Amino acid sequence: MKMSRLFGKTIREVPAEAEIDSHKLILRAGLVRKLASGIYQYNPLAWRTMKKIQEILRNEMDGIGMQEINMPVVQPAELWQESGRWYTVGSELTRFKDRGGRDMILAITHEESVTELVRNEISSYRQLPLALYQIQMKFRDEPRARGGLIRVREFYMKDGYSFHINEEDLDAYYEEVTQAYFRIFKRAGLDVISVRSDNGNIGGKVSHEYMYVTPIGEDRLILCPQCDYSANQEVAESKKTMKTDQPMLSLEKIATPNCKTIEQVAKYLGASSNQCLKALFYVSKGQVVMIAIRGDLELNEIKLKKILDDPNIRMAVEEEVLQAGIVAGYASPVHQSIRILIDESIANGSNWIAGANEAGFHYTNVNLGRDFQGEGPYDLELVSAGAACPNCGSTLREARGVEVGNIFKLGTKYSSSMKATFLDENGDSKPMVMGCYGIGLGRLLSCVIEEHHDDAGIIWPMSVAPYHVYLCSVGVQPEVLEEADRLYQELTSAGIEVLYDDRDLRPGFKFNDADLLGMPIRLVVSARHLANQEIELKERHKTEAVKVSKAEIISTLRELVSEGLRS
RNA sequence: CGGGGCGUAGCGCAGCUUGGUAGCGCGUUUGGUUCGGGACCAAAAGGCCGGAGGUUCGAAUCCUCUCGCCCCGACCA
Repeated sequence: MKMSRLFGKTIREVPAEAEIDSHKLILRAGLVRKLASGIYQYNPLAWRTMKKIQEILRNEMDGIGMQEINMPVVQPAELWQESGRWYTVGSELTRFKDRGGRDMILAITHEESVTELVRNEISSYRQLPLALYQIQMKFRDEPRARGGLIRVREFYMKDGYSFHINEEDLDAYYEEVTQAYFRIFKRAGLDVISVRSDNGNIGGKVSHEYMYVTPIGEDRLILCPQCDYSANQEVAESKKTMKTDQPMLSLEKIATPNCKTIEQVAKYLGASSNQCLKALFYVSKGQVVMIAIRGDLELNEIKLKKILDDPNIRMAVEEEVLQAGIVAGYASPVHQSIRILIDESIANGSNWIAGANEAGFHYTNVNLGRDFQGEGPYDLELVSAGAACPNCGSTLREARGVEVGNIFKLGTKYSSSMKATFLDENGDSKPMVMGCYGIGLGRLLSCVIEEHHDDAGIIWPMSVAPYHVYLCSVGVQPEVLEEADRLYQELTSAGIEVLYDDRDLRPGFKFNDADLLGMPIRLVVSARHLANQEIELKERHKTEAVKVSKAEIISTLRELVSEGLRS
């Protein structure tokens, strides 16, 4: 490709809207342009990278027996009413009516349509397992797009779906997909970790997210430095320290004037916050619920939602707490009549400090069973750095990550509601057991840049570089220009992907663009080296250039390209 | 949806406090000189100042409303 004809210009100044490096670079390099918040147009260079990512995805998906299909973005509402998600998904699902007044949606994902497709084609266990995938548009009307391509509203996703006769078969395939996913990210040049994750409203039981660990990530991860435990904070667990061997002391009421927070009480009584009992109030289904958790811990609302089976919980406002007969700041589960959930952290301890439900007073030596009761114990803790690993007890650490892929064991959520059944070998009708597997392409591209760049620009891994080689000439001597033209033809005929900077520009301009655009190999033709029948070659990730004789340039490039593709 | 910020030429910004009819740098076009890390000289094109109302003799500037965009949070298959 000749750069004089390439669509998409580089810009020197950083657009004001960009904060993170990959966002700045995709704009400066002219890879994409924004059409609206979270909606981007891809220019030729970026689209070539997208196609290379697609090649990797197709290769790996085909390799584990998935078949590529294509499903529509615009879908009738009935499918989504059938699965129930028409009613449970919020305004990120775009709804509209077609000219006939029929309710339609823009697909946020394709479980419904793939289930509809499969239920009409598959009827026997002999036809299973089956795995299908597509690379298709999704539109999610996110409340807030951010970070360039990191979080957008319209995006391409590779989404795969598998159908099995039972859980065991799904489990085995899930493992195959896991391995394929690690290969995909490695081939694209991105190191990722897999973490346990929440299923959100997609349903199912087990799921994992593939995380690119980076400070710009939106997700908080809980990682064990000793064993392989890793989880999204949304679902992370911890090992609770036990101290159950202490004898129960007798309950005492103590004056604690102006001690409304855990910190104030602990300080006033010379205790630490983990000896205190924290009471939190939420409203679920119109009712105030108290959650009792150790004073130094935070509550995980996602866990609470699941236990209460209510996605619409919210913290109670002070008025609601007062109406429930609770003294704000001095509340505790002792002698309380409202619904109480107990966290594991307090089930394992004894002789707590807790509110006396009377302004200005606390109890000491409060004990579960003797002084209060509640439902549970449940795991309600929002695990953070410093907690103990649930597997090995080591101190957990926190990191941030961008979710570049995820896999779910859906089970029979969609096959049951949408009646995707098959006849087993006994002639019994059963719902298919499903899994689903997604990777966002634009986000992956963005993360690759985030990982591979320097101050001057992008440093593409060979596997997803728009072109392997950037070629330019320096100087205006006719023989230099002719040699550059000739070399471009020669390399192109040899099947090497070359971006040829044939523009009539000064060298500094070309070199800066070469660094910004980030092709893995830069070739420079100049009078200086041409005199010795040599071409200058510089790898983008190295600081030094080398001279290569004209005769060996093709074999050298072939070697570098294949080496780059292997690593 | 809460909090903060921003909409002025393709991009980055100044002008707004204290109203007087729009400017700078880069980029673009033309001509010339240059040519190994974003050159120089000369000339030129390009903006109903996001939109709508209002105040005023007069609004980019003041007031009201609205739309869009970014950041933090909430939310997030």
